[in-house]
Amino acid sequence: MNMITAENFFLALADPTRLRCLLLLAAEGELCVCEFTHALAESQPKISRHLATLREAGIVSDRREGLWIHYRINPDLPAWAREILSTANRANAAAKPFAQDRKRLRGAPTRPPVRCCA
Amino acid sequence: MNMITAENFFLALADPTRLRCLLLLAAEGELCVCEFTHALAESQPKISRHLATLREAGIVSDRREGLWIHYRINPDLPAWAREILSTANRANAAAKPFAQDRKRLRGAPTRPPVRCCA
DNA sequence: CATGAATATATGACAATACATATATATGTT
DNA sequence: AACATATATATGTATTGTCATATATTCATG
Repeated sequence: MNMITAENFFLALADPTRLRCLLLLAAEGELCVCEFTHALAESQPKISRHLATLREAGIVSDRREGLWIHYRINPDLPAWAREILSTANRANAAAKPFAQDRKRLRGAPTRPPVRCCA
Repeated sequence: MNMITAENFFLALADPTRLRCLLLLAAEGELCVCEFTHALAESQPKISRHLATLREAGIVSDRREGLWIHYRINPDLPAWAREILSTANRANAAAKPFAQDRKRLRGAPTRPPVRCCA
């Protein structure tokens, strides 16, 4: 809601789980909570907590569609912040946790079209 | 020393004091500790501690010159990380704490050439 | 159409840990 | 000795993760 500051922005990126969620979003566009839990192989409450933090910070926005809730990078995020996210994603896509996250996302139940969860 | 990871990088940026130091460095190039303390108007141990954190993370490097120690953004920092720092600096240079930091830096004792400290 | 089960997500409470700050003191250089 | 910088310790505070439970939506069934 309120203008995002550099301080708040970088504070939000300072947690491994949140960073993984954001780079996954930067790479994939839009994901629902259960896709995050599959991709990161973390507990649902943990994912939900961190997504809430990102939402409250104004960095992601959510959209309900039936049972599940899709998160994406907030379209109203200032250009510099979006730029930083995509720079970070481009440069680290092949690196340690992030590549595996995307791989697990693909390997999960039935990913692309319907039935997002198991 | 060891390759910088996205996780460690963003962890280092997550503190207001460290972020101010880094954006000041991104704007000014090289500064000694007492210049930081003037510019940020923070205690010397506080500045020193945060600069040590940044040094240990490999984000800044230091250079001794007589009594004082100059810090700059580590030239060996990966390109993506330097890019993020300058993006953050460009976009936030006019914003709340950062503009004042640069102003105080200018207003300090005798800034540019010799006698870096009071 | 009311009810209840099943699914997806959120949240409250708690314990454990990590972090930042202040004060005091140490180190190293001239 | 004087100056610039670094570090140690203690302490308060914030963040994180987990477990259990709550909310919300859909669907099936009587």
